[in-house]
Amino acid sequence: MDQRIYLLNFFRDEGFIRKTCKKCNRKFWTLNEDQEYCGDSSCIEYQFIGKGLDSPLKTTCDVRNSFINFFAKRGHEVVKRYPVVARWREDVYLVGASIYDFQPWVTEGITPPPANPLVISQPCIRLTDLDNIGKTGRHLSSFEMMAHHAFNIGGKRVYWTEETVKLSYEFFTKAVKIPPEELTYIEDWWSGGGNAGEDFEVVVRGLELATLVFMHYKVFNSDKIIPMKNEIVDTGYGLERILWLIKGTPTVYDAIYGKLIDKVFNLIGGPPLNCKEYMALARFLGHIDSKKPETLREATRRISTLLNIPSDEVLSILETYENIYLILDHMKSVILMLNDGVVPSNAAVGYLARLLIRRIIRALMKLNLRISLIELADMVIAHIAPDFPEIKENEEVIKKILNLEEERYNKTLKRGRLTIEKIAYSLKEKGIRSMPQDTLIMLYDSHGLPPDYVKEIAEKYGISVEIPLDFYGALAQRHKGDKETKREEELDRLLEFIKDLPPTRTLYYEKPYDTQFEAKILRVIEGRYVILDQTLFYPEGGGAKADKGILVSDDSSCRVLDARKVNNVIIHICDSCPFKEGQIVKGIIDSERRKQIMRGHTATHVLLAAARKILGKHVWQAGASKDSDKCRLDITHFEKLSKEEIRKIELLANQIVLENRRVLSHVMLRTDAEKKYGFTLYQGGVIPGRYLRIVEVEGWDAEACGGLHVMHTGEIGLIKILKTERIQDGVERLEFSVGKAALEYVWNTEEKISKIAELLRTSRETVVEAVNNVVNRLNELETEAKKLLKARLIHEKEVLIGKSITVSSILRFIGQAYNNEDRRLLVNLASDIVKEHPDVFILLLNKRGEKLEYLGIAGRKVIEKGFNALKVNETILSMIKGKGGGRKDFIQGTGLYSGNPKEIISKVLNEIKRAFI
RNA sequence: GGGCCGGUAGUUCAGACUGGAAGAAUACCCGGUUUGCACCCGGGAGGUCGGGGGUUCAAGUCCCCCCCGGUCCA
Repeated sequence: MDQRIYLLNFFRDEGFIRKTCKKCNRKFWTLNEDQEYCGDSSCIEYQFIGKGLDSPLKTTCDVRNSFINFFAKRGHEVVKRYPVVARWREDVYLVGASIYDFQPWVTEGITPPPANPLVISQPCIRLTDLDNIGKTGRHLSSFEMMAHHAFNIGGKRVYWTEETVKLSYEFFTKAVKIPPEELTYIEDWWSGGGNAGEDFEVVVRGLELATLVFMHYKVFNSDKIIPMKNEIVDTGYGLERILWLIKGTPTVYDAIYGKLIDKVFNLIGGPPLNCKEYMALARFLGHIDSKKPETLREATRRISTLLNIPSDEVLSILETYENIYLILDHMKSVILMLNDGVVPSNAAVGYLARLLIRRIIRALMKLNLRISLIELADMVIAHIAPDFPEIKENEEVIKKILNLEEERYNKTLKRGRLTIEKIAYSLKEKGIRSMPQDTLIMLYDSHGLPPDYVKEIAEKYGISVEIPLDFYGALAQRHKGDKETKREEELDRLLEFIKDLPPTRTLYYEKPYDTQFEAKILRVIEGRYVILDQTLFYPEGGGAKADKGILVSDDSSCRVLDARKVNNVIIHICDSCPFKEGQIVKGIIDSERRKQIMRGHTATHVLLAAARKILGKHVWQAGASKDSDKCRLDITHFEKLSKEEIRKIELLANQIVLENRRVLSHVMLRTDAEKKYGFTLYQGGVIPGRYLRIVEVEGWDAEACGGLHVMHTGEIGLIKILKTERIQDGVERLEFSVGKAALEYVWNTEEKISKIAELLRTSRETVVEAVNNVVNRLNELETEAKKLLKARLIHEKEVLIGKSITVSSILRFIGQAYNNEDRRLLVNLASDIVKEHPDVFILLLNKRGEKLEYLGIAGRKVIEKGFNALKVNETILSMIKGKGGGRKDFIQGTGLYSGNPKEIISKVLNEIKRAFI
């Protein structure tokens, strides 16, 4: 940290004084000589509640416009907001700050910024402080970060500390009209997204309005920092905070949602407190931190004294406000996410959307507010539409998704209710009167049942539930053992051998239709990894499989099985390599295979765009793979594709093929490409670098893609969707074939029908009727067979009973030997007999070649008289070489026996006679 | 991507810990009673225990793999 960076000429010229906060010990700058505290909300109470500013800015739109205009007038280019889903990054799901838009490509200096300096108002989503939302009066899950950025990169100097602070000072005093003596600049340190730097927090009346970061360090392993050449001005002005200060409302939610909050309160019969009371207690909210329960207790105590209301009543009042704020706050975030194409799911960013949706539903339940998510969404959309007009376009899809999620959660809760009831019942049976903590955690973890819901239900059944304060901590503990995902890269060890080699020339981009080339062998590793100076072999990447083929010289050759790109060097994986380094060889690729993969790759783009047209703009590629016979495209979508939808997509895609559109590929600066095509470019995942290779199906689709494509869509031939499946919630997989492979699929299908027709001795035209007949006939026969079997069972039963030998007044014995009978049939037979004749012990033998199976069942009365079938077991096992077991009323076993089974029966009979007479 | 829970009759689920005869309720069919309907009584039918492999004399139950659904976490 460099202390000097805080000492600005600007402060000196304006008469600012540097002081130290009496509470937090941080240094701060102010014009006010008497100021003792830095003014952060943790050091002083809010000073602006009930005392708004006399500012010309009245709405969120006013604040945003004034900010943008202010900086535009001072040389900043206006940049349109980025989506809230950070598709250009692989380290985060959501945009949490304006600088996220430019990390890592711009901040690393890899690609130039879209403008410099620039001004932007970026909606951000942060889910790190969910538990504080609605409680503290200031936490939001989504907010707009207004920012001016200057990138002092590559020798270009825009502006740095002095200008940044001056601009902020002028914005606050001139545009927002904050009296200069109320502005405090606190010296602080900021770090995030792999970068760090000194910063000023701009604080007014206890509220932090902006952070001005001077980013010029890189962060490694989360603690080690090293200076970097680039100096980046990263500012963040909280749009909602500024509006809050201006309005002086009790909470930031009141400032944002205003009348909408009254409207929601009216649905539950009005707010629990009047305006004046609420205003009075609001300043205590700033100190609450859900992670520190004592802060809540303290605030409750003070409010209780202030309003003369018992503490538990205060708590319930606060909870009502909290839930109202939460549903509006969360709904706005969900709408922003869905609007930018998030599909709720059990995985990845979709899960975050689902989490928020479920929190809204829970809050509605707690408020006993019976409105649907659609109704709530309607209200919120109407309120934020002036800020985000594009939402109107997606409104239908957003509502449809919300409705599906609501139905789904209701199902989960209903199912959960049964589970809880069962658990409560079984606990009660065991005489346990309270719910073990493990069970509580299990119910949440495995069944998604929040502890307060469990409490509500279980207590109706007389099981007390205590929710531990650190519930979510205990949960984390349970997940601690989860493995970190790791991937093994076979080729990583080759890095060492190739680090001195130049990048391989990529002939496949230059001449994608060539099939032969000459190249020099640069290196051979372990006799099978071959590196050439140039190659036509396309390495595996972008979901496409690598080319196969051969390398030949005058007197020898080898097969290329696979090709991989490591850094910029392409490694050919061969079966063996007979060549020497320095030798010139000829490479020939399997051109049929290559063409099929090219067709598949272009078809993937065509299909994706078709799916977006048919299903909606929420459809994004979630993965893809292309092989010569079959391709896969995974897309995000909220429900199972219907047959009609699949047909429509297939038809539209083939339409584009028939139109024989041109397929163009060109390399562009990342920022230019983003400007021209938008973020739908990023379908195939993150592609690093300053330049993007754009593949454009003319007038239809443009994506950043490194793959090889055909030059006209007509070359694809038929696109045939083979099947679709749900690979996870919110992700559908389309399996399809193209060109010759599609034809082969059709052939195959035809062949199957022919085969069926042949087997049924009918024609292909009447095959369906024929199958139908066969199935019907089969059912009839099955019924018939069952009848016969039953008749036989009844008959056999009578035969056996007729053969019963009365051993004593309380015991009859039946012994019978069979050949190759079904074991289960015999068990049924025997069990039926003893059910009807409880005085019978029945022994059935079943000969299967060398083996003899046996089973014996004793009736109820026989057992009551002390009979033990296990004794019979011993007798039999002494005669045969085998094993067996069972219970005293049921035995079975098997073994090798070559003698006459009747001998076993008579021996057993004799034993029983001896014991029972 | 990882963890956890689940998949048994048309439906809702027991049975699984500790291997030994596949069950209950409900709906269904037939009969009886009653009859405006319901109820009630008796009987009947309904199952590849998600799939595959393994262990075992014996697997719904134990082990392994896979499929499907749910859920939590990153």
